[in-house]
Amino acid sequence: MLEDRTTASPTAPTVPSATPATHATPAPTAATAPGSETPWPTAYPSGYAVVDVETTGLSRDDRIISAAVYRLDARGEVEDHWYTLVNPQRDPGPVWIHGLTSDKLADAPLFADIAEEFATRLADRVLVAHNAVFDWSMIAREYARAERTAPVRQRLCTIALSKELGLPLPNHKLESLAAHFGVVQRQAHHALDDARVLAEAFRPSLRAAASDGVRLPLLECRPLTEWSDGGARIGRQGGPATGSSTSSFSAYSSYQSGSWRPSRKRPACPFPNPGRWEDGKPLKQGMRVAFSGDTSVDRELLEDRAFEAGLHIATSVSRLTSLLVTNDPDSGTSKTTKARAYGTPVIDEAAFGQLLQDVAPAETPAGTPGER
DNA sequence: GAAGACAGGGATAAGCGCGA
DNA sequence: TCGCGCTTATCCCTGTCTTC
Repeated sequence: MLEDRTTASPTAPTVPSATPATHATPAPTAATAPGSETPWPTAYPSGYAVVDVETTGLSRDDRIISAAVYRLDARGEVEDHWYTLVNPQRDPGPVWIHGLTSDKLADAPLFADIAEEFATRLADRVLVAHNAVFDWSMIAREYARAERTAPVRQRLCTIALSKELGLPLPNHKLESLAAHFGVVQRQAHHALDDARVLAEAFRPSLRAAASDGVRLPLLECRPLTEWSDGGARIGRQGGPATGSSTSSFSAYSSYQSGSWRPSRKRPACPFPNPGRWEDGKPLKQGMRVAFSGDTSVDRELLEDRAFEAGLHIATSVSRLTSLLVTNDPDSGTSKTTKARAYGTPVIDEAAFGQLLQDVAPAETPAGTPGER
């Protein structure tokens, strides 16, 4: 259904009028898949689900009101697409943006009603979205409300991919990415058209990445239930092996139970800094850990887990920083740049998660077991 | 217009070493 | 002990960027 940007587009998709009914349309089969002669990295995913959702707002308690999915094969060719409205059971939010009024959504299915079909569209594919952390968060929360789990294990943000490719964009808005690849937006902020535009822009991006040998910025997606339970799980296991039950730790642990919490200050780490982390060795309590860039687990929860394990959360990198955690060490952020300058060890989120499971106790002076 | 996340930069505080 | 200078961490504000 996607137009080939190299040709006229008499078959360009018609953005459907808002209708409560969901629909799925198989894509025409390409006689010769363009780019099929290109050697393809074997490590690349076998399929993608390009997703766009419209929501009642941007907050954690906002709801999805429409969703669209373009399923693509390994090389970015469209297999089919799907679109649905969703009744959010509340006011639709910024109608002047998405145009979906309460009347239009009144007869739409609830998210729980479309969760199964949505899951079918997402299953066993990498979720692709523009500013993917936003779409993924919304989707994950909807599934959590429906007491289900979204069948998504990895996501790919097209903003991150365009940065990896070094595309000469004036900014990283979807419209700029579309314009770069000559993709015409017909109805911005309509989930189906935005997903179509993104799918069209993603295909050449994917091919460019494949031909240039660029790694794809894939991030792990964890169900909301795991996000909520993770920090507490570490605490229940005893977390820091010794001396971890300081008053601040206890107060903090009890405070952080539950799924979503407001932002707040974290108590100071009670352990001295044992120095830098060394490859092949465990983390030690008191190590100063800094984070940079997007993470698959909610950043605050990731920091909570580190704190509960007895690590110090640093907001910047210095010579004393024990470790920098980032999924994109080549991102060029101030933290990664400083870490490189200081020779600070850098690991990715997955490796950090492994290390968190076995944090060595702090080396406290004799007779002063980590109490404050 | 609002929300959220991130980064950068300036101001400030704290820690440390050194010398008087 | 005190003052000084340096380094580092932290806080706060601002700007950027995305989304709706």
